[in-house]
Amino acid sequence: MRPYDERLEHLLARAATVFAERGYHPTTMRDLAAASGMSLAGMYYYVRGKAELLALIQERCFMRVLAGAEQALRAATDPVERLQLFIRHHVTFFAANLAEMKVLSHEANSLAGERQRKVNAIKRRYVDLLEGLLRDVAPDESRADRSAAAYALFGMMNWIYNWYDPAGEIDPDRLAGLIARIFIGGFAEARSTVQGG
Amino acid sequence: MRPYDERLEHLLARAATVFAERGYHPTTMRDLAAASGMSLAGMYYYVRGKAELLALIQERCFMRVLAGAEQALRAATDPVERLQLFIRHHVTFFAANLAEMKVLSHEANSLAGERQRKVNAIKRRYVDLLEGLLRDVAPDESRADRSAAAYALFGMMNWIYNWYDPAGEIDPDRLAGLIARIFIGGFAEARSTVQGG
DNA sequence: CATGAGTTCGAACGCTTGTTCGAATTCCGA
DNA sequence: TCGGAATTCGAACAAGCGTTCGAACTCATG
Repeated sequence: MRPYDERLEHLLARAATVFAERGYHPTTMRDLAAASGMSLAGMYYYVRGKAELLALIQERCFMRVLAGAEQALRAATDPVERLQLFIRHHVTFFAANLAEMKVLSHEANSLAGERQRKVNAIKRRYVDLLEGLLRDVAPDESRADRSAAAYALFGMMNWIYNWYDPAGEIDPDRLAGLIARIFIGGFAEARSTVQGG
Repeated sequence: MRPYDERLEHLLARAATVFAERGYHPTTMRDLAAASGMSLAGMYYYVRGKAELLALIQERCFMRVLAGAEQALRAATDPVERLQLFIRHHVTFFAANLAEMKVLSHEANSLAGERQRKVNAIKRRYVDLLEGLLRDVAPDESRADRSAAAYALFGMMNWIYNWYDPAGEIDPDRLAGLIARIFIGGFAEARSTVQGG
């Protein structure tokens, strides 16, 4: 990896943690300079500005979740099992990338124009993926209910950044299992035998 | 109601909708002046500053949810029924007060110092209330799992502001029923076989 | 009409913000 | 060792921010 790319990566990673801690808007470019070890002006050699920093963080992270989910789903064909895999992947990825995922969840409306549109396009694909899984799991359910259920599930999973403590007594796998149990038990109920994995 | 109180109420209501639409930090006092019909300086006759505006919105709204929940719970003694009442109240209140509740959920960390502490104290009471209900519903569950489940439920319910459209085809009551079904079906019932306890 | 408390607001202040720019420095192949 | 490209950064800028202040206005009451 070229030194240039390494430094950009470093900047993005530091920026993600600062955005996560302090929020995108209150964070100043001077904060990011201090956190990344660069000078204020130096960052502009790597990035067009503050908004591009946020956009890059969100796009890259979201693409990784999407790709990771698609790959995880290849491990099964049974609908309930696939839904379980989706949940497990999302939750463990969230826990393993807390800063980026918090920025993705909490700053979903902090971008504007073309940048916002680009991230929303990835989000659309990701939501569609889940809604497809729900269709296979609960085909009798109305479209509106399935859609609402999808957002309810995202709510359970994305709310994590508000309370989850990685150093606490509940590990990501267990949390994923709990959420999967709640959702599948309550929504996909009595359609297939469920087992934690 | 005295004209003074009426105007303060008006200011708080308008501020809540602007904070909800644009976010607390990007919103300027000039935005709030325009939205409330007051002059920039005029608002300072009613409020100490921007932070106090947010604090008042959050405190008042949170106290109303808490009181409303406590009252709603008086209608039943059966644990599962009480949990259902809690969920129904939270969701319908959320839908009926979208702006304030979005500000409460999304700007939970936008206050500092004493103001933050004051709101967090109400939140503590509200979370305790739900955890108590979960204790009655699932006494075998570990404390950590119950706590995580409580936050999962809050996630489903509070995430609403990210997607719920009051003009859409799903009404608040139906949404409350769906969320209650998911959570109660997955957490409170089917206590028997599933691993992870 | 005169009074004074209650209320409004134009104008300004001091500060912080994101961004820019050109000079200085570092890097590296020849 | 040299020279040009890549990289760094101190310093400054214009714009926008929250807040303040005192003068002006409103209006019920004497």
